[in-house]
Amino acid sequence: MVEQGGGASGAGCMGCPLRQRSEWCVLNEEETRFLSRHLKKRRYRAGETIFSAGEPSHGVYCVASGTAAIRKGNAEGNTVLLRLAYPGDTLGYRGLLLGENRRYGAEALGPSKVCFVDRAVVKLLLERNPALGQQFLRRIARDMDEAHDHLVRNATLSNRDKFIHLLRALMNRHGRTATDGGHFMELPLSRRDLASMIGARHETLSRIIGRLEEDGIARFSGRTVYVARSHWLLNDSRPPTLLD
Amino acid sequence: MVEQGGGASGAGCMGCPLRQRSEWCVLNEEETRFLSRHLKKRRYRAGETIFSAGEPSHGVYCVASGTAAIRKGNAEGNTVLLRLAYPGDTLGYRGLLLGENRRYGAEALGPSKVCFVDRAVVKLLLERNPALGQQFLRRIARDMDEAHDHLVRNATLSNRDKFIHLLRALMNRHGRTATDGGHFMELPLSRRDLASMIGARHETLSRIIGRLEEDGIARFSGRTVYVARSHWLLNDSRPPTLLD
DNA sequence: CGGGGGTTTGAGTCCGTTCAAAATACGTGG
DNA sequence: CCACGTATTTTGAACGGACTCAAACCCCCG
Repeated sequence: MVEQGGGASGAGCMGCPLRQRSEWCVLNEEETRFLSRHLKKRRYRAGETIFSAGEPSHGVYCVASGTAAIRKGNAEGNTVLLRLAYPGDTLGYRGLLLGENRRYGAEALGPSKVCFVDRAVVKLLLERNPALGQQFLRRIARDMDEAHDHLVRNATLSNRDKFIHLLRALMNRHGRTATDGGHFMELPLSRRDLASMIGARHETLSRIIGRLEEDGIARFSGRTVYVARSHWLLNDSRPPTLLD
Repeated sequence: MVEQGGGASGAGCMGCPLRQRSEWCVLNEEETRFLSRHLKKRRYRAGETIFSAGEPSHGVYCVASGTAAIRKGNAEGNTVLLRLAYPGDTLGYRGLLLGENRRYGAEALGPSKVCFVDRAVVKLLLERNPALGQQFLRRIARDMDEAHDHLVRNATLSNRDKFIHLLRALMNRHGRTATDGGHFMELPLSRRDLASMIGARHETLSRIIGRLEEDGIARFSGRTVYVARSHWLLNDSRPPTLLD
């Protein structure tokens, strides 16, 4: 019931619990049915690419389940993990708006389901319902703020502090509170990717993690992280910042 | 004729040569007159602040002449120069869209004229002319791309290369071609600000500049820079990238 | 059991920072 | 127009962080 899309079953986006949290929440019943009929839902396996930098923008992608990674490279071939996308997030609206080729790529981090909405469908809905445009405007404005925060952090923080910030952001999404009040989570990313998110080499990140353990800030074992309650709310700026 | 706004003279935005290059170009004659009647134009002296981080968003600002600097700080009080704004650029639409307080500040770098458009006026025009919303959508999408490019550069380039990139971007705006095919410009920023744009200390920038002179890449004298023709198109990624 | 990717660790080097002081440019008032 | 005080810029020396290159390690999968 949650998952369904292009074809067989009847609920479609209507029954999608994500609708409330996504840009599409402003569509009325009829529009939602229209969207439902015209989107294509696809499963992705871990590591599969959803779209790649350089290819033309044929539409937008809406994450239904799982986690997606947004990657962007520079001329020298270096690649950076810009951000993560979660269920409810709509990807690739920029290329569509500007009518340009994709400037970054997206890939599934684990088994995921992602809906594709064709350019024509988006265009039609945008014309029919101006509130949808407003939604995207608000969404992109938020993304913009996040990107700017990210820029400021990168310019002012040490790699260690950047990583702590990243940990906290990830914990907000992927973490659970332990019975003792500490927090733990399963990291959705490899160390390599974690490193690229803070603009450091993976060796450097490895050492940072080592230091964090020495200092008793956190414990790492494979992809599981544990942070003691006492080390959670201190140590960084106040608000438990969101992902970026 | 070019400059005028809230009051006395007649041309207003109608005659503004920037109208073609700004988001407001989609307004028809009547709408432009309306805009013209309701905006407040103000002169700013070098260093004067246009708006500051933390204050409520009462409207947007449109640069009519001069150059404005967008500054953003973090919790620790460090401040970063995010980007520059030039005639035709509209500032502060984000806070307005999201109904939030300003998350960054803007200040005039030299004597400038900036028009203020009240929130109510923007809202009215947005409702009357949906194309205006489209314009802002495209504009913010571009800003987004720039911000992401900036992020990737910061994560992958050395300070030296970041500065070279910045130099080239500034040269595109402020530079002139010399008779010998070289390029020169008057830097619009202090070294301190230049340093903050690439996330480095001003001492570091000073040394980078020194090395650039040693290597014969460029010559610096006060705020004037000269780059020889032979060193212009090489040395960096291909496209003479734009400001960000 | 043998890859192969991801991760850790090590040694050496370079880059960038910090702190401090000198030098230069700049604006103001005399 | 010059003198002075202030802010910016440059330079120096020492330190520390982060990078490179390289090797060892580990874990998962075939």
